[in-house]
Amino acid sequence: MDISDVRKRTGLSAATLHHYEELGLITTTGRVGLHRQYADDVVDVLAVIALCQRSGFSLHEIRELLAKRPGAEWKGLARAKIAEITQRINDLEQAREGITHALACTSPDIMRCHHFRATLDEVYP
Amino acid sequence: MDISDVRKRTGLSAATLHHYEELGLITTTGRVGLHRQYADDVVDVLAVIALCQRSGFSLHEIRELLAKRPGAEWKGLARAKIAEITQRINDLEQAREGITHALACTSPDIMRCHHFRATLDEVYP
DNA sequence: TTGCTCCTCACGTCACGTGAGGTGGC
DNA sequence: TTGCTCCTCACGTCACGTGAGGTGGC
Repeated sequence: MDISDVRKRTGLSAATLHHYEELGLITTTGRVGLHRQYADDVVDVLAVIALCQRSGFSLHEIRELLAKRPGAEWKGLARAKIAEITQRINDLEQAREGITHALACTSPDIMRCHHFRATLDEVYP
Repeated sequence: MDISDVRKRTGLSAATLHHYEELGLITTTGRVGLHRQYADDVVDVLAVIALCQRSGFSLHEIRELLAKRPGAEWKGLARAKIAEITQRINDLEQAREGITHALACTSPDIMRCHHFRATLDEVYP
């Protein structure tokens, strides 16, 4: 696969792919001229990277995870991340509720709305 | 309020508060010696900032939002963000499902698990 | 007087984006 | 031969964190 094929399949930029290669997350099978060539399964690796990034893993953490697979060690990291994800979903739902109310609110200034202020109090009690 | 009071109430670092001040998100009421002093309602502003950050607004966007309030203009931005938040919640739930399954999976290598690969296919179809 | 937290630069980090100038395949 | 995308630096961006060296209130 050429880099343009990978870009089309994933929507990732050349800079992103270069960056992942530099960090050792993906590899090339070689070059044709100066142009990088990739194995077909690079898309699977990129999908794992995307999935893990959404979960809040840093690229360095993802490198560790990929290296530890298929060992048992990464399961500890995974369990910790599930709790983090749940927390972040709760945060997002709280934020969405705050904005939704602010839109529906009839107060001239949201900062004077009791419902909105109640949401703020949850942020910094 | 002293900066240490603000730090205790919010858990934010001095560097963060300096950064917000530099961007014009918060202001001081003056100084005692070199030490910054804050009005009580700075905590409300910081709560709004935290809420908006969780929603995916950049600090520059938040500055615009705070400036436009209580005008009607910010409502357009808010509506767009609600859709984004919903998307990100879906992403997180997908990621959580992927990890949860990977933990429960009996396959020696997750990359060989059909259920996990089905999740990857959703990332880059 | 002794700590303590505060202060101001300045540079580092993370995950890339963005030109600047140049090479190679179709 | 003409474009086109690719290439390699190098520097920029965003939201801070982290010393380094110094000042001021309690």
